[in-house]
Amino acid sequence: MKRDSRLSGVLHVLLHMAQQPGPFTSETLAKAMDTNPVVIRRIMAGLRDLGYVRSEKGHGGGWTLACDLAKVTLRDVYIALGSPSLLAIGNRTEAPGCLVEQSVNAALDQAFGDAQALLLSRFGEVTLAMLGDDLRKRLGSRKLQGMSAHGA
Amino acid sequence: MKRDSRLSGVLHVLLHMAQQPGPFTSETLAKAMDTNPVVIRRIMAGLRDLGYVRSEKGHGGGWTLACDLAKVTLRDVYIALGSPSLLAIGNRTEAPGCLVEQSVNAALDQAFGDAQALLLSRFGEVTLAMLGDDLRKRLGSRKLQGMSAHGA
DNA sequence: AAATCATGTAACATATAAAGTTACATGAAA
DNA sequence: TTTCATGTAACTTTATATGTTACATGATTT
Repeated sequence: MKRDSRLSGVLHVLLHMAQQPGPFTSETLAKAMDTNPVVIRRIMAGLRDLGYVRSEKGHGGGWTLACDLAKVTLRDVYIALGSPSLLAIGNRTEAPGCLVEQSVNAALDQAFGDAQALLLSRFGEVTLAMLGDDLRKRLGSRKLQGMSAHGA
Repeated sequence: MKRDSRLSGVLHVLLHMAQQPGPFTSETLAKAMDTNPVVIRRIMAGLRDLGYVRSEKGHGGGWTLACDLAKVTLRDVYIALGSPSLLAIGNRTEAPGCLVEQSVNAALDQAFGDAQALLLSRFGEVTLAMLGDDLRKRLGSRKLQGMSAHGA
């Protein structure tokens, strides 16, 4: 199955935005992400609706951060994306009449639930500000070598 | 993304087989699972290769359990399926040159790794025998009402 | 007011992987 | 030798993320 990378993508965008004042057009961000502007608008829509970012039309428009990075966690961002399913495996059918299926589902659901809860919990422990700090560290050691954020 | 239900499916098959002596043809199992015989053969192939089940051709042939159910865990079955990916979400790109992406990936990978490890650990704690016990309990309470394993 | 710029969004195309299906080869039992 | 059952390749279908095109909406500049 193809893995959903929207969370990774939108975090990437947010971190880029945190490095310098905005606003940023979808086209600019798309270039940095090597993707299409429409994809940017798509993954940002939920964040905008929840007020984490703002978008402006017209000249000088684009995307702007509108939240305290220290107060927004990866969990918040994940939820803004619509809480897409976290697990690649699941039960064959829901609401099975077959007792065998019920036994199997009960066992698997327990494990699935634990894993999902753990993931969400971990996401909740990491703020965008922490990601920014980590990035600054990496940038710091690169700067000594005169390289940019996108340098190879 | 479409969820991979092969683990759920193959466990369902094994539990059905544990309820009565075999052998079972792929067609019989497929009917109980409401799917295609080829799908059964496909998900059983790994188990056969690892010796958990046997398959025989010709008249009176079919699938037979060939392991101690108390010694095979959901983890073993999962591995027999080829250890398909557990998570539906992932990083945008691997081996990114972009430092921003490195920061994002580092944060996410930590959480992903923890969740995968937890899932595998939980799988390792559950044996097929335990699933069978659970099923027998469910069957027991149904029998009092004169219903079969597939009764609605 | 008109031209330009940028988002918003629908519609369609592409890519990937699971699941389902068909066809046929292989081999065992009646 | 016929029948049955697995083994497997090849193809189709389905679902979903991702990519793309087209155009409407609205803000800014001239």
